[in-house]
Amino acid sequence: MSEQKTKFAALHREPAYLKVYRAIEENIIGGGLSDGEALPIEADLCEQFQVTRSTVREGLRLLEQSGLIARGSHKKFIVRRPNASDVAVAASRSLALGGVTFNEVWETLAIYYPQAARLAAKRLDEDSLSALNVVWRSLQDVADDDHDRTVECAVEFFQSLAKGLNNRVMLAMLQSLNLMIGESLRQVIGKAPNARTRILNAQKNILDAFSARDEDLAEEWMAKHIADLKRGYVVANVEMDKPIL
Amino acid sequence: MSEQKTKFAALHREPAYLKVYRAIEENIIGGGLSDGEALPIEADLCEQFQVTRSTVREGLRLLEQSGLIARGSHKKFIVRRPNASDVAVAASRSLALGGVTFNEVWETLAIYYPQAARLAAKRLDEDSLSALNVVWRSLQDVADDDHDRTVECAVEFFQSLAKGLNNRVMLAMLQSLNLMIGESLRQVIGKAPNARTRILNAQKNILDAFSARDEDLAEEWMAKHIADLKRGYVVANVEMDKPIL
DNA sequence: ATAGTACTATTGTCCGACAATAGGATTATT
DNA sequence: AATAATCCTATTGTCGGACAATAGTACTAT
Repeated sequence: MSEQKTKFAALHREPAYLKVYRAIEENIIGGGLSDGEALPIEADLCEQFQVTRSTVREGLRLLEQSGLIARGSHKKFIVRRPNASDVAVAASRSLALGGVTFNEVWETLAIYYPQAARLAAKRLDEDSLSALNVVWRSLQDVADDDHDRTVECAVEFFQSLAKGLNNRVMLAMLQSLNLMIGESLRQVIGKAPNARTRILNAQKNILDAFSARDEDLAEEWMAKHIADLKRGYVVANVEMDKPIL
Repeated sequence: MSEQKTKFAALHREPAYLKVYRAIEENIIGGGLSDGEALPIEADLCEQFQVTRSTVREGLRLLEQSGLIARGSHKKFIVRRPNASDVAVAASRSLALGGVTFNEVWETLAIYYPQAARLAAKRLDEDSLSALNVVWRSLQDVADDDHDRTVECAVEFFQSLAKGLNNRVMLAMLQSLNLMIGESLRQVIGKAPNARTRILNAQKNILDAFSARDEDLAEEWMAKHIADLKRGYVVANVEMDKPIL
């Protein structure tokens, strides 16, 4: 049987636990199970799918990891459509794990954030602006040598900005970048002199530009802020081609 | 015992399958298991972790879904560090699932891609340029009414561009966007007259700008291309506030 | 040497059992 | 009656053992 005329479809014999996963996934996507609703108990799922609990449970683990279900009260699972933050966390984790370098992260910041700042100047509403202000002021109160807190606040500034853009796609991407900013910043902040003051200054100018609705200025200062970030790496003597983790 | 003096840590009693997951994950991250290497067989894992197969298998399902292991030959699992494409696929899937709108996607394209085009004009090497050329020519050969193929080629152009930037962070983000471009384009292409011709034209101009290393021109044409994309939506009478799925 | 065959290692699935425990129902206490 | 202590039960987490299916391997016959 070397030559075969009719080719049959590669009949993918999936394990049953995958079918369980897909079935439930589809149900969630299709809206059969809406957000927040509790999943049927394992026994019922066994009944419905006609498989044993072990199999159902393996399917549940897939759903769990994919973020479509989460633990509600006690042990019950509730349906949960993944949101931008989940996406961001998973993405940045995988990227960091994949060994992306300081340079790759920085380059992306450099071409993305200044434009985001333009949009922010145009779009941020009063609430977002005041939220940013609060974050900025909290950075003001941080001690110069409290590196952890400095990083935290600096990143929080970017987070607030991202949220204020009111766009979930951007939010996911920017948040993902923010997590990586935090990761990389944490590793150099101790070695970069005046880090807090410089960040504080840059963010102040950005904030003012936002308030004034001056897109050009916002872009300009954001670009400077990002550039300064790189300067920090250089000063701290970080090899830009090294992985951030 | 209403008032308690000493508060104990909230001792998170994790299920064992989670511990298995974390242990193996850490081993992979830490480099104990390198990329492509085969995972120990289930029985061995049971032995090492002192749990039963059911438990190990649940942990494996978590690893599977998180993309850290994949099926190698036969049934064995091999370790696999997630790459940019995995990230992109997962991210765009989740976002689409989360109900992001045409507008959110388009806005992101609009502020991101023109800048990416600038970088491309500066950085793309000869191989990438010729790859882009190949993609462009293949779109040339597509029939005007072959919508599926048109979308495929149009997206492929963006994909090649993203790959050529040589930056995994950008790659992940742009790929993610590309998938959503494809998804949204697929839904309007039938209703947008001359879609193929217009895409062909825009991409030609972008390509020429790349070849000429003209960053300004590249940005300009890319911006036009993106703007035209939106025009397509409008012409096709798509409600921009509707989810792309 | 090749083709066919039997064997084996490993995964996928099933079954049945039991421990732990959150949450609800019930009872006791003031 | 309100609160606290207690029991009950539904559900998950884990166990151990069993067997079927099958890819890969060793072996055999021609």
